[in-house]
Amino acid sequence: MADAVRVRFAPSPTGHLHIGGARTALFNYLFARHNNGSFILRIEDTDRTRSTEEYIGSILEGMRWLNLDWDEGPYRQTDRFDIYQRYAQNLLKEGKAYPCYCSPEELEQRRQEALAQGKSPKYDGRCRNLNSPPPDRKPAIRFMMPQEGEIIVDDLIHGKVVFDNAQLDDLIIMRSDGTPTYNFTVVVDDVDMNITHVIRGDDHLNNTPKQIHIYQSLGYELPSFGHLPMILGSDKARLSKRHGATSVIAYRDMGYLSEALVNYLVRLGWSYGDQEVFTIDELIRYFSFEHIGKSAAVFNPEKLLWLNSQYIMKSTPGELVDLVMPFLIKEPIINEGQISDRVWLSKAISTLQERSRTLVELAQSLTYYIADEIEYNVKAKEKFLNEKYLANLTEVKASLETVDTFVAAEIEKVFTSASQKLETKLGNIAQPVRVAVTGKTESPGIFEVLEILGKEKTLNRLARAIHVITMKS
RNA sequence: GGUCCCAUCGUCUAGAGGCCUAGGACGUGGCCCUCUCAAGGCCGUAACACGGGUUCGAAUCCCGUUGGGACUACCA
Repeated sequence: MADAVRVRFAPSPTGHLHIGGARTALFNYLFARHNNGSFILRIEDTDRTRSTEEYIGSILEGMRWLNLDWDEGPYRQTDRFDIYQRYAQNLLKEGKAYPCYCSPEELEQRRQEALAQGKSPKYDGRCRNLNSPPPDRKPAIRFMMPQEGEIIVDDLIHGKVVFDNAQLDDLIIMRSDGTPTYNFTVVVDDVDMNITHVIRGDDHLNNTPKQIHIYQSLGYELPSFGHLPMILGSDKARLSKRHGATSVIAYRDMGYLSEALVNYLVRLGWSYGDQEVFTIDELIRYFSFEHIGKSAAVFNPEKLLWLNSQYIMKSTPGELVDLVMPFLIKEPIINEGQISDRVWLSKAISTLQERSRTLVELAQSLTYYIADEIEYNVKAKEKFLNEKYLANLTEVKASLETVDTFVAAEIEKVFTSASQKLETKLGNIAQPVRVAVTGKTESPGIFEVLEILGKEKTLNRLARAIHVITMKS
């Protein structure tokens, strides 16, 4: 099993788990599972000023919600400083890295000058062969990049990409405060953790040649690289807060199912013929790099919403009871601890499944089933709770009072005969009743609604509606 | 500025030289169903960025142009 697949997702805890990161994690996960390999989670928190514990927690929460279970970790780079230190000292000893005494301020100034003159803001290598180091400064450590020749990145998605070594900078691998930097820690960790495939965003393609040189200096074999295309906002700019919600947790709170988000994310850049909806097992089975596109994808909330509605329809009412419960409590439509009858709630939910695109919508629609009193939508009330429909409501109420088995089929009979007796279309009876019991002009089939509501609530609401009309006139 | 990546309907994509008068999905328009709203069904709408090659033949291969993106930090 020496060549067992080992991949990793390595987020930086400088923000919540966002859409782009989640997709990178997902592709790593699918690749690992497809190959019976290992999926490793590593927190890249070497930037101590921007990393927070809160974000680490949030990222893990997002990963768990998406069901992207990892096999190892989370490792934290801040726990591994001694390892980087050791590798850096070795490079120093072997003359493959050197101390640099330039201060950040000096460096920044030279950068600006170079930029102003239209030159490349590359480090000039002035500390490469320093004879007399300034005594009072703590140096950073720079990696000695080859200055000529070219290097080829053989990418799983992009194929061979050629870079000119002269273009590469002597990058800092250890800061003057002794902490390591990104391009160094990734390599050390990927070596140390036996990562076989580095699957990450396109934005890292330019870093790859530098990292390859570090691998080679360290004397290690290269992993395979695969650079995923980016996710863009509607204006084709990199996806950010400006485009609306970007954190995975925000989608959970907006009532999306994690399976729907996963399904949506995977289709951003990956395809399997014409198939749009996949189970996670199918994704694992079908996943392959051959079907990953090269171009960036625009995040489209409309399609995500559609997928979510598909998943809500596919779910069983029983599953939805559990999923919608937190939203019912949050609204609040029911009080925490107030245990509703699950069977009854399932039945109510089953009427709403194909009418709810999110769990939030589902919870809100459930209100008129659960609440003691409903609120009338102003327009609905004006249009249907008036003199014109009074006789219809009164007739239906009177007939319903005589129904013993209060089920949809029996209720329908009442409506049909009322329609004949009053010589009016069914709609002229159903709509005012609908407003009377739900407060709105849209709802599931009225017979079903009344059955679920039960005889008592139905009659009470009809009575109230009749009362409202009578008072008005 | 330099380096690198990318380029099919508004959006996600199928397409690996002839199967393409370019297919599917979201959206959107119309119709059907119908107690409302949905769901569902049917029918539309809409794309190979541009210019050169290569080839009997190009959305597919090559070059250039244009456009977009990424990187260019003692961030990751």
